[in-house]
Order: sequence, then structure tokens, then C-alpha cells
Amino acid sequence: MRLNPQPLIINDSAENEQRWSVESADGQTLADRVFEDIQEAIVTGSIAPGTKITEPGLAKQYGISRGPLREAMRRLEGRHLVTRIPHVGARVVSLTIAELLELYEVREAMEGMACRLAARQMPQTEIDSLKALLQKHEEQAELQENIAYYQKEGDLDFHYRLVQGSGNKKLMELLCGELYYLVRMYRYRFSATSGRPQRAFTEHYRIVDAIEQRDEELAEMLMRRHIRASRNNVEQRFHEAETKQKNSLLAQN
Amino acid sequence: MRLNPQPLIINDSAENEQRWSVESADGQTLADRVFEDIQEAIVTGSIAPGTKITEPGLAKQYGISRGPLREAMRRLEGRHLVTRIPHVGARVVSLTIAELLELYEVREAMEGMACRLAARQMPQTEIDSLKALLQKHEEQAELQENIAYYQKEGDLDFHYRLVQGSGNKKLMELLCGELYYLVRMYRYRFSATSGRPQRAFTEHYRIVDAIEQRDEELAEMLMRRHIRASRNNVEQRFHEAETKQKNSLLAQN
DNA sequence: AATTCATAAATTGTCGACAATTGTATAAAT
DNA sequence: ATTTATACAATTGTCGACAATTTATGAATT
Repeated sequence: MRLNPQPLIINDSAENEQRWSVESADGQTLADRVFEDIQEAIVTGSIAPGTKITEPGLAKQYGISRGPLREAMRRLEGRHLVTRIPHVGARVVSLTIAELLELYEVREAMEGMACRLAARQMPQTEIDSLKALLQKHEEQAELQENIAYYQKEGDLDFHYRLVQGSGNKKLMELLCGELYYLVRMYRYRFSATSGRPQRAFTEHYRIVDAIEQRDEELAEMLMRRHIRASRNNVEQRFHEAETKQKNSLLAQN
Repeated sequence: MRLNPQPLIINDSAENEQRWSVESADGQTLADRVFEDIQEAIVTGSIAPGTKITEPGLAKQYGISRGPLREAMRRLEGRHLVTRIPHVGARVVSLTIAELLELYEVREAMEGMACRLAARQMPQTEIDSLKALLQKHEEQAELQENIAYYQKEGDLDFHYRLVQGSGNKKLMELLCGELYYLVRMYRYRFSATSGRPQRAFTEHYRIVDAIEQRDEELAEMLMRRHIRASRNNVEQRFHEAETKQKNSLLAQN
């Protein structure tokens, strides 16, 4: 009697049915496709943060009716990518510096745990693959002209794989399915790792080493320090930009 | 020039506007109200996990059209309370034991961080209020016949206030706005703390003490141990139920 | 009796139209 | 000139209807 992958509560009206894919494959319906399109537009900055979104506008732009579009917007609202006020309208989320820093604190907690779990149960094959990825990133960085972009992409790749390696689906869902969209969205403002490329590589290697040695404690600690360093980097860069802006304003007057 | 609460990106089309409430006040629109109603029905078990949801059915039940109902369902889908397959239908989420345990790992990470932040910056007034709450819970528990219910409610209250005390809105949003619904949903299956009431109280008191002494390290550690203990409790109870069920099946045949 | 195929019923996806509310512009009054 | 009031325009909220797809039903065949 196998009841391991079974739900905790067996519903009467749900007898025997085919498996339900955890995450829907490709958006077949219009609402799904538009949802992903708008989401991508928001994340890449194609629609600037704070922009007011009007239903007739987007509907005409995508050539669809308002029905599916509203459903897409309700899902975006669920992911906190748009803020809505009843009878007034919706607009693209716009993080303050404080909220961006909060995001790093959440990442520190969750990715630290992801690292611990990865050290506990990530398959050796995946670890090897991760090491190969790191090496590839480093080689690319040495050749590349502007390493900033690739560095950041690689950094997110690294974190993505690590969370996957934790084997915790909820962690994966929250980090890769919600938080990382915001991270990508604000990556090019005061983004981390740029300005400290080699150091980030070293940190990545140390983390993977700890995971390979199955040292949960160390793996979590290193990841938390890594993210905290990124956070401090962002904070510092913001303060620099702030004082610089202030000085230029003083010079004008 | 105050740009602290300002967004990081100033959008051209968004000049000067009134403040946008982070969380919409009370659901005025039909879709919002139905969303909250269905959510509550799912969490309280009024709609059993795994139940198939049909749009005409719910629409007739709530006396509304299918339009707003679909929007509500898209939001429920965003909160992972219902799973949907295009052109097929949607059903209420149904966690496996593995997924329920994963949930505790996520909570350990995030509430541990919440505790650390609370130790860093929770106002003393809120700490006092929290201590008063604990005392009230303990007094209630001594009087109450079946302490299980109140104990669990109180436990969630405690965690809720602590996350609020962290001052991290994103943490609040993720924990209290998404995870806790699932926690409430599965609270009465193998729920923690019942069977170990006094011990949970002691743990709570120790946590608040650590926060009051501004000992970040200890506060996080105690909270993580507290949640890990709950997790182990759930795991153990599930295994008990599993073997018990197996034995009864063997006795029948 | 089991399987396959075709038809019918039900449900989901999409659209356009109308009502309700909000924001804006114009005009009148102090 | 500023303010108030009114009318207008635009947007959001809601509904019912139709098309597309899936699921259920039943007949025919092996």
C-alpha cells in the first residue's frame, strides 16, 4: 500500500484521476499567454515601475478582449507585480530602497535554508553540473567585455540551481516563482556583484565546496554571508547615488 | 529633499499622486469579496482539499456571474490554493505529507529571520504587548477544557505578531499573506503543540525573552528550534497514523 | 464482455455590451 | 482669481451569449 505521494486528505468526490501537473506546461489560453507577456514586460522594464495600467489600453495593445486581460492582471496582482485599487485602476509595482533591502533579507533566510537542504540531499551529479557551470561562467567572464550583464545572469543561474537542488518545492515556488521576478526587475539599478566580480566567484566556489562536503552549517552560513554582502553593496551604492544627487542639486542652486 | 519613501524609479507618466495603500482595505468589488469567501472556505475545510471546482457551480452558489468568479479563481491560483489545468478545470490544493513538511522548513527559515529582525528593531511597547498576550493565552489554557483549539489559535497569533514585529513587509506578505493560509488549512490534521502544550509556552517565553534582550542570534535559534520541534511532531504523528492504518488493514484481512 | 467510435452534454475560454464609479473639464458664483 | 458645482469623458465592474474544448454517454463492432 503506497500512500507516500498521496494527498493528506482523500476527498470523496475525487476518486481516481490522472496526475495533475504541478505547474501548467505552456500557457495555452490567452489569459495565460498575456499574463506571461506582461510579466516579462514588467520585469525587463519594458513597462516602467509605477506606470498606470489601463485595461482598454492593454487589451487593444495585445489585440484581445478585456476578459482574459483582467484575469491576467488578477494573477499579476497575486504576485505583487501590480497594485490595484478598486474602481480606480492598477499600476506596476515600484519598490522603495527600503523594500528592495527587505527583499535581500528574505532571500538571505530562504536561500540560506535552500543551501542547507542542498548540502543534505543534493545529488552529486547536480553538484558536478553546478561546478561545471561555475567554471563556464568564469571563463566567459574572462573573455567578455562588459562582464556586468553576464555576471548577473550567471549569479541568478547559480542561485536558481541551488534552490532547485534543495529539493523543497515550496522553497522553489516562492523564490523562483515570485521573488526572483522582483530581483530581476531591480537588478540593473544598484545591482550587486558588479564591482566585485572575482570575489563573487570565490564565494560561489566556497558554497559549492561546502555543499559537496555535506556541511550543512557552513553551506548555510556562506550563502547568508554572500547575500548579505550583496545587500550591503546595494545599500552602499544607493547612498552614494543619493549624496551625489544631493551635491549636484546644491551645485545648481 | 526627502526621497526615502520614494520609489527607486521615477516614472515619467506618474508625477505626483496620492499614496497607494499597500493592501486594499475591504473587498468592495464582487470579485474581491468572492475571492476572500472562497479562500476562507478552502482554509476552514468547508471545501475539502482536492475538490473539483466548477465555474457555473460556484457562480450560481454565490449568485454572481462567471466573470468576477474567474478573476477570484485566478487570484486563488496565484496563492497556490487552487490548481488549474487549461480547458479542464480547477481543484482545491491538496498537500502531501512531504509538501506539508516542506512548508515547515520554509517557515523555519523565514520566521527565524523574522525573529532576528524583531530582536533588532521591535519596539519595546510591542514586546510588552506580546508578553501580555502570552500570559493571557496561558491563563486561558489553564481554564479551558480542550486546550487544543485555543492553543493552536494562540500559537498562530504569536507567530503573526512576531512577523509583524520584524518590520519587514515582504516577510509579512509572504508568511501572513500566503503561507499561513496553508498552515491554517492543515492545522487540524497532525497539528503541532497539541500533546505538548506547556512546553510550547516555555519556548514562546524564551523567544520573547531573547528578543527583549536584543539577542538576535539566540532569538533566531530558538525560533528555528521551536518550528523544527513542531515539524518533528507532525512527522511523528503521521508515521503513527500510517502504521496504525496499516495494522488495521492487516487485521481485517 | 470489452473496445472503439461517434454523438451529446457540460464546462471552459472569449467576446461585446451595459451599468456604476471615478476623474476631468467647463461654467457659474463668491 | 479661487472656489464650487455641474456635466462630460474615460475607466472599471458586471453580465449574458457564443465558440472551442473536454468529458460523459451510448451504440456498434470485434
